[in-house]
Amino acid sequence: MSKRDSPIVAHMLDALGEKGYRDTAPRRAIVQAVAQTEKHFTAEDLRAQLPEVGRATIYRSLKLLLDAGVVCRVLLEDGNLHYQLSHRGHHHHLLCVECGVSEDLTGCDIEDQLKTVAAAHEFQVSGHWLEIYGRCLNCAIPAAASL
Amino acid sequence: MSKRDSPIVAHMLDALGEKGYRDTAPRRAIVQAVAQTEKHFTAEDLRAQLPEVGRATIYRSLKLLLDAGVVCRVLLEDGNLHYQLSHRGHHHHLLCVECGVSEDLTGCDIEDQLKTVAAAHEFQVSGHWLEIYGRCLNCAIPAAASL
DNA sequence: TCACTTTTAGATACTATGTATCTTGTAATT
DNA sequence: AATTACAAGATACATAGTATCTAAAAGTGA
Repeated sequence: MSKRDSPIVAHMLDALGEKGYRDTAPRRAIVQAVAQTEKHFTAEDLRAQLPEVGRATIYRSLKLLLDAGVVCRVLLEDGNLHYQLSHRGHHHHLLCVECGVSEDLTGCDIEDQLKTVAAAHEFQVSGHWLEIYGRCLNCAIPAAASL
Repeated sequence: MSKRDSPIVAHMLDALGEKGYRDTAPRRAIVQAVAQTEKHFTAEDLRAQLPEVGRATIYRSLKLLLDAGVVCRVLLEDGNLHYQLSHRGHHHHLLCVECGVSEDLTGCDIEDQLKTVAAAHEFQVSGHWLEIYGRCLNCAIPAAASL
């Protein structure tokens, strides 16, 4: 892990290291590209940014980053799955349908509510997936103004 | 719409008709197959069941059924999207990770809670996607017994 | 530092899921 | 029954991802 790496890049490389994955040039390139990307992206987006990295390596590395918890998947409203830089651990997204920006929602307090609802169906909850769609502050204001 | 159709099949064909889609033999076959399927399924599952129907027709018809609201998509825990017979309108699923059975959760009362949380982020909510994973009654009991 | 072992990269082929296009067939309509 | 619009099926293409194989590079210990 080089001293010139940004904290976020360093953290991502550390996370890979903790999982026993080696520190290689293609992985650094991918990690740096991911760290610089503010919106959600697809594997092919990454590939366009990193033409020198092989396709399989991109897909494999994304899987490792998912596994290490530094990248997560976001479900778009149309059902497409994209990737995104992630906080570790369980969280949800506020996803702007205009600009694609996403905010993380940590502190998921719907768990209890889900358990209550599910109990009524005699269902034992082990997990959930929640995405929230709408407009961020920047996108909501112009939309309101043009009405 | 034939008198021999089950109520569910009849309802599905009606829904297609209301959208202006024609009543054709392949669509009937697909609708009947979907109506008989209790779990979520993929387009390829359907295709295996209906080898006489063209591949493109299966995919196209699924899209129509989605559009007509009689079929919905379910997000599996691994990120795969499957199809499933659906209630019309907004609802969520309790998805059994053991047997794949899913129960619909109508009456989505998390809406208000989401709006409150999102307001704190200055985010204007327009929709959400929620899947709940766990074990149904049948699958939870054997699991508990074997501990 | 060199040799050794293990992991990784890249190329490539393959699978899964879906869309676009084009020609022929068929429902609905007159 | 003739017309017309829509749908079916074949096929090619697009997108997302996995599997396999060989070569290269990373980590390890002498």
